[in-house]
This record gives sequence, C-alpha cells and structure tokens, in this order.
Amino acid sequence: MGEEAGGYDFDFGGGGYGGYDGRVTEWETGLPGCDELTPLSQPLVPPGLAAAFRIPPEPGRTLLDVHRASSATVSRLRSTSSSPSSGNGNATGGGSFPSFPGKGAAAAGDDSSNRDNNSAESAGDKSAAATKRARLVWTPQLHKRFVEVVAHLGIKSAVPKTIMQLMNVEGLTRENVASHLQKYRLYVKRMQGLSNEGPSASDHIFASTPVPPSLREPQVPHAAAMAPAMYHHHPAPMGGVAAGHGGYYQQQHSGHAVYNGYGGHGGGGGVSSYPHYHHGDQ
DNA sequence: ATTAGAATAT
DNA sequence: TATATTCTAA
Repeated sequence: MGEEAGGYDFDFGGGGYGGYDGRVTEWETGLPGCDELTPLSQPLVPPGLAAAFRIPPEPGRTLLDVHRASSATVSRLRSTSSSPSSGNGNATGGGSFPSFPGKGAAAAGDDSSNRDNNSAESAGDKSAAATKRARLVWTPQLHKRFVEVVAHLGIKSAVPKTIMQLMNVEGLTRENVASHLQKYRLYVKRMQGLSNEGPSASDHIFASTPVPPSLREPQVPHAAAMAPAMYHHHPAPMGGVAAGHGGYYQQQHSGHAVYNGYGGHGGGGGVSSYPHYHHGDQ
C-alpha cells in the first residue's frame, strides 16, 4: 500500500526506510488501504451523533495523545512481561522493544540504535544517579524522522518537547532534540540564503534528508490571499490543514491518514526505534 | 515550575 | 564537527 502517498507521509513505521524488510504480503491482502483507515486521533463517534445521544464528547485527541497512549501501553507491556534474561525477541521486523541495553544488533531495514548504558539499568530504575548518557548519534534515519515530525508540526509548534514526543524514539531526550534542532535551524537558514542548491559537504546529516518546503521559508502568506480575510473567517478551530503545515488533525481525504506507527508495515511498530549512541569515555 | 532557545563547553 | 551542558528569559 502506498504509504508515501502525497509529499510527506509519515512513514512512521520507523522501519519502512530501507524498503521491504520482512514484509509478508499475504498478511496485507484484504486489509484496508492506508487512506481508508480512520486515524486514531479521530473520535469513533462523530461529535454530532454523540451530542444527539448525550454521549459525552470524546476529548479531542491529537496525534500527540495517540502517541502518548501508545507509549504508555508499550511501557506497560514492557514492565509487565519483561523477561529480561531471555532476551526480547528482537525481531528483524523491528517490532520489538528490547529493554534498555538491548544491544542486540538491530537488524536490517529497521533503524537500529544502541546506547551504551554503563551500569546495568533495569527498565524500571528510577534512581538514575547522574549516570552520563552516551552521546547520541543522529543517523540519517533518526534525522529523517526528526524532519518529518518537524515538517508536520510546522515552525510554530516544532519545539523540542513536542518533537521528541512525536518522534517517539525510546531514549531520545528533549535535550537531544533541542540540540539537534538548534543546528538544524541554522542549517535551514544558511541554506535559504544560498537559494541555489548545494548542501555543502560538511552537512552530512542534514543533507541526508531534504528540507521540506514547508520549512524552507517563514511561509509568508500572500498578501492577496490574505486580504479577504475580513470577509469570512474560518470558524474551523482546528479542522483544516493550514496552508503550509499545521494541524495534525487529519482530514480523511487530505493526504495522510495513517499516523500511528502500528500499521502493518514491515518495519517497526511505533516504538521500535532506538537511537544510536556512541561509545564514549569517562 | 517548566522549557525554549542561545551560548558555551566538551 | 557533532553533540552536550549551561544559562537566561519566556
């Protein structure tokens, strides 16, 4: 099923990058297409109907909420059924959540990551005693995910915490994202100056994923398009996808509907990616 | 109290 | 250079 439908589709399989890793097409036959699926962020009972039956309206769920919920589920699963010694099935498909030190070489297609985690730390250990984390390495896969999220958030709301949550990569911290974001913004700015193509060689990682059009400029609205604003205003509180980017409330017909990382992608489930870390010193 | 963002440190 | 950490202001 074509996930990369429009321009930027969240390819949140996380694993889909390489192409087909362990994808069993038989499992997919007869399943609805991605664009026929209703996003999780959308209430099952339409608001009108809900009102008619006095059903308390479901609180608006943003993509963010959905992701939070799924993370919660995953971590609950992890703590409940954690069978540490036996190693977690770190399947090729990537749908695995090896606990922390899961260094099991991540396999092919999925983006893999490893962290060096010095002291053995079980998943539930909250007494993190200032153990220094290994340096995160921004792989192209990780960066791609980052860019997708930033693009979908729009410049306004693309702030570290939100980005981090949406990326939903285990072990990724807000600081990691903040630092990367700082550099990325610089990169984007530097490149608009040189409107001509030409990611310089130094920009390894940033050049690995093209900067989405929505981020390329402050997206200054056309004066012409803006002028008649006094006539109608859009009552749409959050409905539509604003010009360049914007709402993550997805309209079914408008492009991407599948946001959750679960779908039947061969790749990893929503949470299956781990950042790469770099063995450090100290 | 939190956290975004710039500045600075490694 | 890439990422982390610190600092200041929202």
